[in-house]
Amino acid sequence: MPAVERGFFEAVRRVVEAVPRGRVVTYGQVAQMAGRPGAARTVGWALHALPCGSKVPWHRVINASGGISSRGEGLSEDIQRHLLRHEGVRFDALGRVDLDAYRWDGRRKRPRKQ
DNA sequence: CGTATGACGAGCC
DNA sequence: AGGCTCGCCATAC
Repeated sequence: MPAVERGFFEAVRRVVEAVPRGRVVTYGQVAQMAGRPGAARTVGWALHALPCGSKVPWHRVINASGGISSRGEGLSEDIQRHLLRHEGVRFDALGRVDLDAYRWDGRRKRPRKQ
């Protein structure tokens, strides 16, 4: 890993790459873990700029309401929901994730519930 | 270098 | 609880 931080973009990439399978984090959380509390919106921008074939698990990043943020057009939202469900993440009737159960705090590796 | 943009978030109604 | 407004912030132009 680089000795010096290139930019927020790279910091975000590293944080998201560390999110375990079957867990989720919020944009605001990523911003804080990347060292820029309050830059939640910028996290979304960084993920948007991510190359298509990237190995970064962008789908594990959701909003503070436990929902999938809209991107206007496109199916990426449906894809994201599908990928998460495929990892065992459950959605409620309103299509939202129980953050108390699946939120990754940066330490634990397993969800409290299932 | 100032303005616009966006996969957000907390607060208020 | 759900919807709206305003504030935040790194990039893009």
